[in-house]
Amino acid sequence: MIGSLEFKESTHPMSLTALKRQPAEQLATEALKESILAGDLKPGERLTEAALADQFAVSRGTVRTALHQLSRDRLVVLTPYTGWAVATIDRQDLWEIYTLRSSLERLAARLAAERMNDDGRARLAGVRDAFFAACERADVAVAVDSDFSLHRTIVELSGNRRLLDQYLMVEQQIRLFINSTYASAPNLSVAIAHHSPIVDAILAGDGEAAAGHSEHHVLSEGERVLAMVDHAG
Amino acid sequence: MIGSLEFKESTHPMSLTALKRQPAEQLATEALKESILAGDLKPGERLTEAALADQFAVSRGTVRTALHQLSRDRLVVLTPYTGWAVATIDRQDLWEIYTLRSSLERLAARLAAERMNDDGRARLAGVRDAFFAACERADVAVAVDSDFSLHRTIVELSGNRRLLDQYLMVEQQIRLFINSTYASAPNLSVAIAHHSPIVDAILAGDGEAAAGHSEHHVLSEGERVLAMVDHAG
DNA sequence: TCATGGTCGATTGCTGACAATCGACCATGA
DNA sequence: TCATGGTCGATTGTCAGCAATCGACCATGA
Repeated sequence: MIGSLEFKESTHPMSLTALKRQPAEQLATEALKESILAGDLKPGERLTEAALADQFAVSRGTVRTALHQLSRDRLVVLTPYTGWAVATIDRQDLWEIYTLRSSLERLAARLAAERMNDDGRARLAGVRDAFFAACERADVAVAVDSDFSLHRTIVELSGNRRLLDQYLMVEQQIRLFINSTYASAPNLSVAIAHHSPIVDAILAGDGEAAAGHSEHHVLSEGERVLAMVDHAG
Repeated sequence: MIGSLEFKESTHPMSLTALKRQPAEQLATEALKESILAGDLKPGERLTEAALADQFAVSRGTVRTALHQLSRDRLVVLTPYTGWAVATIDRQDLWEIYTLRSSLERLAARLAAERMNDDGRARLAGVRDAFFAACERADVAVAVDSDFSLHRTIVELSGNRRLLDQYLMVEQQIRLFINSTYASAPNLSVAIAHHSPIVDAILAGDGEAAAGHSEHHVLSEGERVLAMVDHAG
C-alpha cells in the first residue's frame, strides 16, 4: 500500500493535486482565511504581522504576502504604516454584496442550464437532495453549509472560471458577515420552496427561467438580511 | 521650468492626493500593470523577479508582492519554483470574460439608471459627447479610450464599489487582449448607434431598458471578438 | 484648563542573503 | 539510438534585521 504511492499518478489520477507541494504562503493564506471566516477573528479586530507570524510559525514576510492576498478579497484592510484589521461590513456593504451576488448568480444559473448534461444533472440533484434533507431534519448547521454548497455548485456548473472566482469572493464576505453576527437562522420551512424553482429550471435546461428565479431569490434574501440588520441594529 | 518641479506640491494644492505617501509596493504594482496593459510585455512572456527588481530599482520582495497582487487579477500567472509569466488569453478566456462582463454591465446600467441625478447626468453626458466626437473624427486611439471611459463611468455611477472592483478586473483583461493582438479596430460608424440606447435609457432613469441594452451590447461585442479570433487564428 | 511640541513604543515598509526547487544539459552504458 | 541518472545554473521560497512612519502619552507653559 505504501509502496504504491510511487504509482499514484497512474492508478489514482484524482489525487495528483494532493502531491503538489504547497508553498507556505498559500498555506498561511488559507489558514488565516479560515480563521476569519470561522469567526475566530471578528470584524474590526486588529491583526499584527508579528503575532500572526508567531502563531503560524512562519516568517513575517510570508504572513505579509498572505495578508495582501486577503486584502484583494476585502477580508482584511490595511492602513499604511499603522496596521491590519479584519474587514467590517456595514449596511452599504451588504447592499453591494447582495446586488452583485444576484447578478453573478443570475448569469451562473443561465449558463448552467444551457450547458446542462447528465453528469451535471446527477451532481446538482445530489447536492439539492442533501440540502433539502437537512432542511426537513431542521439541522440548521448542515442546512447552512448545504445552502452554500448548492449555490456554489450551480456557479461551478456554469463552466466560467472567472465567474466562480468572483462569486467566491462574494460568498466569503457573506460568510464573514454571517459567522460574526450569528445572522444565519434561515427560514428552513420555506427554503425548499425557494430553491426548488431554481434547481428545476436548471435541470430542465430553461436558462431564462433559471436566471430569473435565481436573481429574484438572491435579491429577496438580501432584503431579508438588510431588514434584519435594520431591526437588530 | 525644471526647477519648479520642486515646488509642485506647495503651489498646486489640488495635488494634495499626490502627497499621500505611496508605498513602493503599490507604485511597483501600478508600473508593472501599465507595462503589461500597454503591451510592452506580451502574453506568455516570462517575468523574473530579479530582472524586474533591477528595472524598477526596488527589492525583489517588493516586486514579489506586486506580482502576487497582479496574479489575483489574472494578469500574471505563477508556476511554483519555476517562474512568472504574463497571462495568455485563449478562446475560452474570451468567452468567460465577455459573458461575465455582460452580467456586470447589466447590473451597473440598471443601478446607474435608478440612482441617476443631475450631477450624474452631466458627467455621463460629458463622457458620451467626448466618445461620440472622437468617433465622428474617426480618431481611433481616442475613441478606444473614450469607449472604455464611457463604460467605466456607468459602472462608477452604479455606486457599488465591489461591482466596480470586479468590472475593472474584467476591463484589464480586455485591455491586455486588445493591446497584445491589435484587435481593437472597433466599427466607429456604428459605435454611436450601439451606445446611444444605453446612455439614453440611463439618463432617462429607465433601469430595465438600460440593463437590457447594456447586456445585449456587450454580448454582441463579445461575439464580434470571438468571430474575429476564429477568423484570424 | 487647554493648546503645543516632543518623545517613545509599536507596527509596517523594505532590503539583502540563504535555502529549496525546478528544468535543461550531459555523460554513461546497454 | 535511446533510456537513465546526475550535475548545474536559474528562479522562486523563506527568513531575520534595519529603516520609516504613525499614534499615544506626557511635559511644558500660557
